[in-house]
Amino acid sequence: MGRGKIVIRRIDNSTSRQVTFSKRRNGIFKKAKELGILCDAEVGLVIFSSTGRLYEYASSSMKSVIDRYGRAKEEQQLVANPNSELKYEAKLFK
Amino acid sequence: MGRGKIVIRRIDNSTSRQVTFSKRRNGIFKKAKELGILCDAEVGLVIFSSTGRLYEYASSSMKSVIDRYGRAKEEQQLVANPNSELKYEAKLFK
DNA sequence: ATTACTATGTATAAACA
DNA sequence: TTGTTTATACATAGTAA
Repeated sequence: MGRGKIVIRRIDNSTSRQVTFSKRRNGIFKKAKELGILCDAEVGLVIFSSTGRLYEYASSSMKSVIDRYGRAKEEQQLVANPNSELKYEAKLFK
Repeated sequence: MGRGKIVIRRIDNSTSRQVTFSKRRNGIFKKAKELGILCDAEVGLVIFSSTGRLYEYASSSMKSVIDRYGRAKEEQQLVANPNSELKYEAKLFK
């Protein structure tokens, strides 16, 4: 999206990579905010730059998102493998 | 981006909201992937729809992202409040 | 490291299949 | 509802400051 079409591969030049990172990071954060508002969704976005710096956005709070994520993954586990909800002893004697 | 300009506020009509959610969710996931590749960044994106369904993307793994996030936040704490790295007892007698 | 410009590529709103 | 179409709005690559 710009003066020329680009191929999606790692940008070798570190200055260009940094500039692109800044621009696209702003863009994706904007998109994340819009999605949360327009669609009434809870959104959490974590980005570590190649230099290791953390950037984050959460429509609620990151703690809320991560906690909810953990609970949702547990539920997925239960759906995928219903027996796992039984305690170890219960399974032994099932 | 489309036939008409829109205001960023919750979409009342639930069918429209769902359609917009699908389209924009695809869009933001694509952006997240591109950012990770182009800029050599580690990216984690978690989205809960208004119906509570989880959608996720991580350039590495979500566990890696969340763990790294936790460590980065700890570091931020230490930078913001250097004394907190001292143990409680040490602080008492500082 | 940001910011500005702007031509061009992309995402998507609305409509409809 | 789930996918096309397409006109339009938006994001951004290249560049310079």
